[in-house]
Amino acid sequence: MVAVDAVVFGYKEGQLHLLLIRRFIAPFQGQWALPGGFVLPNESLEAAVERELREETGVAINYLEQLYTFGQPGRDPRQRVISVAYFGMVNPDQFELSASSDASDAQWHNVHQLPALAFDHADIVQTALQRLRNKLTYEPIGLHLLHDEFLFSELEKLYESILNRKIDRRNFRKKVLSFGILKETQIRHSAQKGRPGTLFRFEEDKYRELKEKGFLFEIK
Amino acid sequence: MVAVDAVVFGYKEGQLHLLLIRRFIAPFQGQWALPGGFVLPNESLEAAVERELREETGVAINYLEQLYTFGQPGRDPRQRVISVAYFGMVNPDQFELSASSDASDAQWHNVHQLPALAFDHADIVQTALQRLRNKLTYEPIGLHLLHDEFLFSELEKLYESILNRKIDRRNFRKKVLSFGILKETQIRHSAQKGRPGTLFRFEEDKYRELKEKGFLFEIK
DNA sequence: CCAAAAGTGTTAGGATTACACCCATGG
DNA sequence: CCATGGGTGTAATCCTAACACTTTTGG
Repeated sequence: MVAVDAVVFGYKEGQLHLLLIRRFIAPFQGQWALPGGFVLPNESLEAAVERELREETGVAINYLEQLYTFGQPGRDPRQRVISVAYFGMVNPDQFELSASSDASDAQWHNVHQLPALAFDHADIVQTALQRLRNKLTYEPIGLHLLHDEFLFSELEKLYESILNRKIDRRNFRKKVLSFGILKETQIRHSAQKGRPGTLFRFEEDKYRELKEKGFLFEIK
Repeated sequence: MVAVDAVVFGYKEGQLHLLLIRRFIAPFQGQWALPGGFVLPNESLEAAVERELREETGVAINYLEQLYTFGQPGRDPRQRVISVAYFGMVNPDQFELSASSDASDAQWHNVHQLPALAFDHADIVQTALQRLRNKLTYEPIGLHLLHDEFLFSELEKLYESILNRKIDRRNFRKKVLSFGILKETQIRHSAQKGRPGTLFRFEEDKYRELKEKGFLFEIK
């Protein structure tokens, strides 16, 4: 039997969050788990992930890639299940949808305060976190966690909070802008206090084009 | 149904080679394919790969990691098969074993002159090649393709041939030696002509230790 | 003694890091 | 006018890239 599981990250209140659902049925009844389920005949793996996410959480995904396949015998106490885990991110504009949600009980959890998870889902989450932290340094995927228009300080705080270290504001801005994949808008935005900042927009097409040509994104 | 497939690289005669088997049965009868097969109940994915390699090629693997899971409906014309592909390397000391080999017809093929492959195996090979080329630059995995003791020039040629570009001999040696993961032996070795060179040995334990501490291997 | 491969050091340019003050706004 | 966060430049250091001649061996 083949299943898919989705590790979906969101970023809110300056912290990385993970989308979990509460299990209604045994095994691990009442525990939190990753959204996911069995792959239907004739359904691609990606379609299965998207379907399960829609059904279980109502979240529309913004970025999705395959993470790793977990196949240890015994990882599901009922029967042999091989699970293809995916790694996803949602833009916070979709947040409301899932916070409320339908029958199945889906919630965002701060990654630093996760409850006990069903099956080997804690391992899967660890694998995803490593992937996220690595990938942040060589692909601009962090941008999928922000709104379409964002302040530079938001991007910076996102990196600081996920990589868990201080980043020099000036050097970071210089570096990221030098890549030419962000477009400055004419809009200023003040976040309550202080001087309003410039909003930027990620030019994904431009990034893909540059990447084709051998350009490398890199944050040390 | 879940299968595993193995993309196993070997390096000989200055060229990267791929381990293929010839299919005896339909579909794709008579065509070349990756070693692999169905996962048995209660068998881990890694164990399945190792078993299939043993049975089909007699090769003992030196390095193995999961590559990607291919699950498009229709990739196997008979029935739905999801295949977890692995990526492996063998040390050329094991070469003889498989060159002759048992009943099933296993052979090394130069990656630049591959025959038509069964199923979607050509895609799997492309994915593996990309992974190899990337990984070569940030992990010292290329060393698994060489003998336990090797000349610096062999390592250099390996990089040149896989990355397909010239490498400056002096800078490369300086850089790699600066990592402190190679040990110079007292042995000199002459490759037919010219001045004999020093043999080096990869200190894998040391590498792991350094990696723990945050050290990064990197070849530009 | 010739051909082949090994071994080695220096310098210029580019990238990275460290670092502190002024600006615009809201209350 | 003050607190808060936004915006900016320079200098020192480190890393990278480019580059050519000498050494050792076998035939």
